[in-house]
Amino acid sequence: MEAATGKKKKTKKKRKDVESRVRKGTWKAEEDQVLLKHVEQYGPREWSSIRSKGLLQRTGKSCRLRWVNKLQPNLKTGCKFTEEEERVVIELQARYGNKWARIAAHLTGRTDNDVKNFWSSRQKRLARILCTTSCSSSPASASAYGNLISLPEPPMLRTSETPVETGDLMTESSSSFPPKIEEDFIAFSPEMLAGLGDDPNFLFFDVFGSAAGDHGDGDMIPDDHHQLGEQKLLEKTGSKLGGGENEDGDFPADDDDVFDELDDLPSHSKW
DNA sequence: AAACGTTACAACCGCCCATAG
DNA sequence: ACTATGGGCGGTTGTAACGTT
Repeated sequence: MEAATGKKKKTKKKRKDVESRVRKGTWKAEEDQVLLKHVEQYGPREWSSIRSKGLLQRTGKSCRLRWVNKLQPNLKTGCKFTEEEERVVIELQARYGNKWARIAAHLTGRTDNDVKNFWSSRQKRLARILCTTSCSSSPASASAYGNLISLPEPPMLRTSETPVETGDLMTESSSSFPPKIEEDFIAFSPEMLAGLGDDPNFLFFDVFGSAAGDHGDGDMIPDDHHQLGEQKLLEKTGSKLGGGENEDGDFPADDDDVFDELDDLPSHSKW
C-alpha cells in the first residue's frame, strides 16, 4: 500500500519536474499556429509529441486543452448560451449531474469548459438573486421562503451528482452532505432548477430577467421582475414541494427517450 | 474620468481513471 | 507490474470587459 503510494509519488514528481520547464499562461498566436499545423498534420492526438519534437514548450495536456477549448473548428466562442442551450444544459445536468463533457457533447460548438463555466456563473447568479430576493424584499416574499431558507450569507447552490428524490426546493439532509449545517444553505435539486425550464417558455431569463445588467438596486433583476419572478418560482416549485417524482414515481421526468436519442449523437469532443 | 464591483471566460492544477506499450 | 499518455472532472485563479458609483 505504502509502496504503491511511494511509486505514485515518484511518478508524479518526475512528471512535475518535466512540467516545470514548460511555458504557461496565455497562448500566443504563434503557438496557436504551431498547434494548428500539428493537428493538421497528425490529427488531434499525440499531444505530448508536440513538446518532445520541440515545437512548443507546452505540456501535451495544455495543448489538448487549447485545441479542445479554443482551436477546434465550429466552436461558438464568444457567443452567449442561447435559451435553448440553457434549457438543454439544465435538463442534461439534471439527468447526468456534473458530467460536463457528456453534456457538452449534446451542444454543438460548446466544450465541457464552456458548460462548466456557464453553469458556474449561472449558479452564482442564482445564488445572488435568491439571496437578494429572500433577504431584502417584501415580507411576503420573506415568508414565502422563510420556512425553507435561512441565509446568513449567500446561499450555496449545489446539485447532487445523482438526481435527488425529495422535494425540489429543500434543505439538505444532514446525512448526505456532512459538513454543512442545514440552515447554512439551500440545496437546489437539479429538478428544481430544471423545473424552471420544463415549460418551453419558462427560463431563467423569464424569472429573473436577462443577466445583462443591474437595475440600480444592486441586483440583476428589474424591480417588477422581483414579484413576477417570485410568483413564477413559487408557482413552479411550490407545486412540487411535496415530492419531485412524476406520476409514475420516476425521477427525474420520464422523458428518457428524448435523451436516449441524444445519446446516439456523435460527440464533437471525441475523435 | 477614475475607482470600484461584477461577470464571463481562459487557463491551470491536482486528482483520478483507462489504455497501450 | 509499471510507466506514459490521454482524457475527464471539480476547483480555483487571473483578467478583460463592462457597468455602476
